Order: sequence, then structure tokens, then C-alpha cells
Amino acid sequence: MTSTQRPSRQHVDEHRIFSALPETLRERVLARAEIVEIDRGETLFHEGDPARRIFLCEAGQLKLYRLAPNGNEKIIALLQPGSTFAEATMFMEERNYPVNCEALKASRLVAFDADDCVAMLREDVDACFKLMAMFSRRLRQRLTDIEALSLQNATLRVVNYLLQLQHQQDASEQLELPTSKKHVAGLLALQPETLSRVFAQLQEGGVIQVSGRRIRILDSERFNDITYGLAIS
Amino acid sequence: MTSTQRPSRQHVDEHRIFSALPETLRERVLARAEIVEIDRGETLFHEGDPARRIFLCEAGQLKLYRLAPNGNEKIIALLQPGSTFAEATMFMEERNYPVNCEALKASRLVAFDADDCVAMLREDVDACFKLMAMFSRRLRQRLTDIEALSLQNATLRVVNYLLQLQHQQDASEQLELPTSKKHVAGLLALQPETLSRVFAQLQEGGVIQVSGRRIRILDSERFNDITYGLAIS
DNA sequence: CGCCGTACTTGATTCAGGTCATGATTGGGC
DNA sequence: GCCCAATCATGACCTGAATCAAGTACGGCG
Repeated sequence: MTSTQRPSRQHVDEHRIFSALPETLRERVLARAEIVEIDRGETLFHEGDPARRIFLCEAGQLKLYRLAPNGNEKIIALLQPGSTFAEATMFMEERNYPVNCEALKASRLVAFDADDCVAMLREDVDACFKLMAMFSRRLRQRLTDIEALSLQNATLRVVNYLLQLQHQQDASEQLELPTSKKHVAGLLALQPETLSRVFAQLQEGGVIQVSGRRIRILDSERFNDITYGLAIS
Repeated sequence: MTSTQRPSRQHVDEHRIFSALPETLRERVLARAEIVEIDRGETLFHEGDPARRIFLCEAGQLKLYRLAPNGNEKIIALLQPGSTFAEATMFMEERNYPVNCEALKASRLVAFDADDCVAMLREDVDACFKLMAMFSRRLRQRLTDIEALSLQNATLRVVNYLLQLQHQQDASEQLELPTSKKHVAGLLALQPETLSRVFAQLQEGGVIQVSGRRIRILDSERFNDITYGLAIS
């Protein structure tokens, strides 16, 4: 991991931007922001580490995850270019990261100083509102996750995940998993074997067609039905 | 459910207060706030209902929950006097409640108009910061919930819950469940039967002593061990 | 291009927790 | 204080997903 380069306006503007911060304030944060380059497999921070910086993913892919003592890994979120993360640590009494963060691909991040960001937010209610909107969206996402974990079985979780992907991507019947099946399994709190079997079963039923990371939704009618709790037939 | 009374300053000041709002602003919100009285078993709102108001629980107890098609219920949060809820809806494009809310005991709430609150927040960065701090704490709590659901078994979830209760209450070895075991089960995403068995097993092992809603932690040594994944012996 | 480690698939088996059933106990409301 | 319904406890049984195991396919790197 290196953190020598200085970020240019471009670096940030190229992408969806540290989305809570309006145009006028970006200049100031950038003054002390740093570019962080990180290799595949490297860890950006561990759960419990003091959180002095918040991040924007410019390029690459990372996972936020928690580990069970037995080594089981639950992926909390996949970070794609344009994602910001760790903002909530700014407001905690104890500022430390609540999860581990590791690069799944070589990645380039912009690291903002937490104190700088707080200082800026103090002077800009609009920025606060954008951040609050982001927190609200994230809270609702967590609610969806909790519902999935406590009320849905493996098949339903997979189906809902695929529908969500389909919606995020161009909404065509063809979609692509954003990462390896192993990590998708970690995201859905399943073992890789189970995910594999669910895919096999859905393919068996003629509902989807899987080839590597590409998935085609063949029978969107029945596919939707499954979401409402009907059997796989 | 009745919503005729006008709330006095007292009603709100008596308790922990709409905690994101500093002293100076309370007067203004209160001008249009209403008292809502609700009986045990009544529903305050359903998932999907338009969210025009946010709430402070003054007295009583409520549950926020989601339902599976088969009737299974996951309790997202228990609301006690002093809790505020539904604040995040203020910032959603589509303002609607993401969960159901039902009174577990007859309750008295203060209902604030969402638009009024937004208007107030616009003029007070301190209030924004308090609210952002609350969102951050809540996000972290959700993270803990997700970890519990995806990486911990029934016993571990129960033990961690009891430890959390012990900490919230006076940290003595004696604690009291805040609600019925049925609802505690719903909070931990367990069936009541399973919770009952876990309690029985822990009591069997001499680790706790259960009598109704009162629980005494007998062997805090071993009790803590369980948290680290060791067997119940 | 070929090698090796990782990802993936598939089968056999196990087991934690859910489901169903039956009493015992409790507590809210008249 | 009594009564009915809801809560709670416990046993028998079932099942979905984890675990264990073994073989195949893939992809990154020399």
C-alpha cells in the first residue's frame, strides 16, 4: 500500500464524487486528501483500528467484512468505484472502524481526513443533508439485509440478490456477478457450496442460465414468483 | 388510537427528549407536534405507509418489525420511553415507513411533522450533527445485528443479548428482560421454543438462573467464555 | 504454453434449529 | 379474585444448510 501521490481535482471529479460534498467544498477537502493505492489482497484497515480517515473508492474493488472466530466471513458490503465508506466513524465517540476492509482487486482510493470533513460539514448544512440522506439509505439497506438473514431462506436470498443486480445493471435479463461466487456467497451469508447448489437448482428448473459470472434470467415470470415464497417446483 | 391532545413542553422535557434537537429549537417543533395515545396491540403504522411524522416514545413500549409471508416476525427494535424513531424517513426520496410499528403496552408518543423537522434542521447544524451521530450509532447497531444473524448460533445470540442487557441496566448480575420471551425471541430471530431451550440449557449448565423475566448471571466467568465460542460443556 | 493454486461443483453425511403437538403456567381485564 | 387467552416449557420429529470429501475447471504467472 502506498499513499504518496496527491489527488487532483480530476481524480475525484472523474467519478461519482465524495457524494455528500457539494462542489464548493471539494477544493478544501482535497487540499489535505491523499491518494492511496492498494494491491489485491491487501488490507486497508482492520476492525477496531483508529479511524482517522474516510474513503472514496476511485478504482478497483474492496470488501467490508466481519470474521467469526471459526474463520467464517460475512461480507457487509462490496465497494465499487464511486462508493464512499467509513463516514459514520466521524460521528462516533470512539472513532474506530467497525469492520475489516480488504482489496479484492488492486484499487485506488482517495483518503479524506475525518477532522477536515467534520469541520467542513459544520459550515455547510447542504452537505449535512446529503450525508444524512446517505445514512438513511444505508440504514434502509441494512434493514433489507436483516430481513433477508432472518426471514428468507437460501434460494430467496439468491433470487432477491439477482433481482437487485438486474435492477442496478441495465435491467436486461442478462446480468453479471460483480465478484467471484465465493464472495457473493459471503455477501449472502451462505457457504460457497450452498450458493453453487442454489444456482444448480435454479438452472435445473429452467429459471436462470449460469455461465461463469454471467447469468441470464430465462423465466422472469416464475423467477418473480419465487420471491413471493412459492416453491421452486 | 387518539391524537387530540396538544403536547406541552413538559411532556417532552420530562424524558430524554427528541434527542437530536437542542433546547432552542424545541419550542418551534412543539408548536405543531401532537400527542398520540395508543393502546396495547394497536398499530401505529404499517410498512409502506406514507411517513409524514416522526416520533418520540414518551411512555409505554412499542416494537418495530417486519413480517415474512408465512407470518414469521422479526423484531427490528424495541422502543422504550425516550426512544425516537422514523427519523431516517425524513431524508428518503420516497417518504414511507420501512417497517411495521405496534404498541406492546399502551403508549404515549409525541408526533412531530417531518417537514417541520427538516425545516428546523436546515437552520441548525448542531441538530444535524446530533442526528448524524444518532444515525451512526444506529448503523453500528445494525452491523452488530447482522453479525449476530450471520455468524452466531442461537446460544451465542442469547448470551450476547443478555450481556448487552446487563450493561444497559445497572451492570449487576441481576437483569430483567424488557418484554415477553416471545418478543425477545423475535428480536433474536429465534422461535420461542428455541429461546426456551437455550435458557433451559444455560440454566442446566449452572450459568444463569431464570425466573420469569428476571435472570441472574451465576457464573459470569463461564458466561463470558461462551461469547468466545467455547462449548456450553 | 503449461503449471499451480484457487475457485467451483457435486455427493454423502451431520446437526442446529424449526415445526408440530401437548400440557403447565401466567397475567390482563372484568 | 376469577377466568380465559396468551405465554411458556418440553418432547418427538423433520429439514435446510453446514460440513466433509473428492474431483474438475479456471485463471494468473512464470
